[in-house]
Amino acid sequence: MATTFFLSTDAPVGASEPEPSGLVTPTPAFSPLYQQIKVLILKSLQAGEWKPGEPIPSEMELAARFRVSQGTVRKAIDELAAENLLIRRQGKGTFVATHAEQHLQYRFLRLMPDSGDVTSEGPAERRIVDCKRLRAPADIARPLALRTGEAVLQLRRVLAFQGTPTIVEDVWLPGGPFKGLTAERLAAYRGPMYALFETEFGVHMVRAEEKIRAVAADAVSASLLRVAQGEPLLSVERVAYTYNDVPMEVRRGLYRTDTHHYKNALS
Amino acid sequence: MATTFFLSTDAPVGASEPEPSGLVTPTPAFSPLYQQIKVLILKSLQAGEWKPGEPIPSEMELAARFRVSQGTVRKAIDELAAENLLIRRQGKGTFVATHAEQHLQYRFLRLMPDSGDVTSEGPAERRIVDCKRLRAPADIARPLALRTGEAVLQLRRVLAFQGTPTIVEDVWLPGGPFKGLTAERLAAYRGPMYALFETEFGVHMVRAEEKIRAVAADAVSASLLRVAQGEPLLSVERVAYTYNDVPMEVRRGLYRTDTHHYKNALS
DNA sequence: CAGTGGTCTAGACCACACT
DNA sequence: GTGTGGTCTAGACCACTGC
Repeated sequence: MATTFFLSTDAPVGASEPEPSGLVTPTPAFSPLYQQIKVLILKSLQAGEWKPGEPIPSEMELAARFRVSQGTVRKAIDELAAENLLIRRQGKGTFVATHAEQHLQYRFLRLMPDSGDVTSEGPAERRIVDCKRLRAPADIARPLALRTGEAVLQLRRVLAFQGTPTIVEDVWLPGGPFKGLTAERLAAYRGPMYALFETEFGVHMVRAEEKIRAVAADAVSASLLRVAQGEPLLSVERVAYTYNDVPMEVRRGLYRTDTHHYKNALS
Repeated sequence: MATTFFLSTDAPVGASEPEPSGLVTPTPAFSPLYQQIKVLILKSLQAGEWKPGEPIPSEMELAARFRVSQGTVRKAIDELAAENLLIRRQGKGTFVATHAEQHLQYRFLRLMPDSGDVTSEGPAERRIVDCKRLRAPADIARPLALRTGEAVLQLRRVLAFQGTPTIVEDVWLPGGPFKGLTAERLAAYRGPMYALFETEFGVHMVRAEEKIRAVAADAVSASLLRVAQGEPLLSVERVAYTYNDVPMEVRRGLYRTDTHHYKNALS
């Protein structure tokens, strides 16, 4: 493998001169070479040419493929690594980021125990409460870039830490990419949900945006989280995106924050 | 100005050879040259050699000063710019970041109106409720790296958007660096509080960490924010740091989130 | 126009991982 | 040892700003 390159960017067969690439800015806006390379790498990632966890070709190989210097692909990779799409490992290679790895396991979960760190309380116990197929209401369809009424999957689950139910969340997924997802498959899977999305559905979540509010517990949430109705809870509304800012998940979580807090770094 | 360099890093007077710098890794851990340059620039920033808003010397000048190539100082500056300590402006120079600028004005305020953006509701109305000098209780002293009982300033203020009081926050500052801060000076100042800290006290906040919880409004907060007692509010505990991770502020804010939300990006 | 940061190249050498 | 990413250099040229 890895010898059959995709076509559109390959140089003409007889090309021999290491001329500074056949990539040229069309006309209006100036775009540096390394940005164009970045887009090409992104396309390969999106097309699944290299899967999460796998190594991408070495800098030298990519430089040869794109007919640019190593420094130029280096800069492209640097940016992709800064965006957490790629991971560089000195002496080994550059790898496609994945949620299946120990270190990046709960990259998007910002709830921390008030004392101690994440590891101190062990893995969360997960319970799938519900999983059904339905027509997307307008407020779910819009952020998923679907039309109202298109098929979506909705699932609800509860996460407990050391026996205390702490998070209840509803997740909405577009029906197409996630066709075949069931409560059973979710329950059977060991590891983060986003890792399952990668391995079973080829969907890698790259980034997300959250809107956070304080709300009063309604009857259902209160009973699931075993708190009094009206108790303050953290409401976390997330939209998660794959490559190229394609939205792939809407999630609304309610967090108990009596023994945990949402941690955020500003800079 | 800008011809008198600081001493410890200047090369010996008679040096003529452009040898690859006099900076050498002491012994145990390997530290690349550009990291050492980064530390030196950081020291100059901390020492106030260049003030917020001012330009730092050009890459060429710094390269000459440190006896390294332009590419090496470039990489150092790149990292500092990525950390929002410096701002690069093509054709103009590299500048020390400041909270006094329009674009970076409310860099640390993540509360957004549910509809529209920050600019749509105009500037917040600010009201200083209280400002007093007191001995630091243990839970304030610790994060400020002070001893319990040392002098701190505490101030409380209310921020209102379009007439609706939305944020009430208590701020604690170390008494030393902020000696002379009064409610009057705060009230008189136009612009963000962190901009005042820079110009009046030479303290530039570089980063911060926040712990977010949902809490019920107590009597005092409820009346200040004009909500019912027990209403859910977002509690935001912030510790803010200057250069070199020196803590300089503890802040506890209570946010109404009925028309606003706390926005966060995950990646 | 000169000066700034930004891009691109080419080559040398270093640190690290595997085998 | 070989191959990977990481550092450092030197020089050329480009894009942007302001005089």
